[in-house]
Amino acid sequence: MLAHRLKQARLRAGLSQEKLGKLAGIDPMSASARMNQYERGKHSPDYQLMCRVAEILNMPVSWFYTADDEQARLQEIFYHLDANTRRPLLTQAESLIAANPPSNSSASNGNTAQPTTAN
Amino acid sequence: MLAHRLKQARLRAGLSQEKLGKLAGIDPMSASARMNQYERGKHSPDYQLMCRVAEILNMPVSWFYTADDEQARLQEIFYHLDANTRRPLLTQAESLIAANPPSNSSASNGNTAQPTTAN
DNA sequence: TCACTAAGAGGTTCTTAGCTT
DNA sequence: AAGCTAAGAACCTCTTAGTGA
Repeated sequence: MLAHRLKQARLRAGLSQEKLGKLAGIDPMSASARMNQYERGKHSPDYQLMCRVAEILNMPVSWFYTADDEQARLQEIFYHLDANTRRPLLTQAESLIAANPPSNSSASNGNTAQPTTAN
Repeated sequence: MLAHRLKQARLRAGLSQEKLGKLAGIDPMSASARMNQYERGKHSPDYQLMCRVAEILNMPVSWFYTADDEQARLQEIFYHLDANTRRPLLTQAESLIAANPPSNSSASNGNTAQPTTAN
């Protein structure tokens, strides 16, 4: 996932792998190799570096960790809106979830606070 | 960030560190130590493991990589909405961003596709 | 039972030094 | 110029074994 989003955002910004790496503060000697390794999914960058990359590419960090395209798109939009414009979006989101039953918030495991028989 | 969100979501689900680790497929012998190291920010888990943890805690993975609380909240809500209910939210988002000028999408670096003088 | 930790074993990334397109 | 890679050095995580709340 991260690899794909990285390439997507870098190309949109019109930067080379090496240039992006340098801007993100990577040692210029290894910027090219490292960014290539990340973008091809050979190695994975730590979160701190991704925060700097995200800033440079003007995207929310979490976007790089998002698989679903619709979720990614919403994050991107929200990130680029100013505080006042964000408000109505959040408000609508809150009312939609209130009107729709998420059935149970901590689902998928049969945890109902039983005293844990054995484990 | 990840450390904090992990604790937040785990406590909400009413699971112990060890139990969550086991459910996520970690070797039962080291589940406790590892989850504790992640939650205290001592070490950081790889993305693949976080995907499994996210599923168990019924949250979108990207949520764990989100610093901003409003962004996190929006992601959480969107994730719990069904496809049909997501639609109007995305539509409003798209129209808000269309009405508001993000000034320039790939900002913050002076890149305007010049032939790159030197580097 | 749950949270937490030190420290060595084990596994990953980073750097270097290239080659290819 | 840009993309890409092997392989060892350097670094980080995982496991074990155990303490404290």
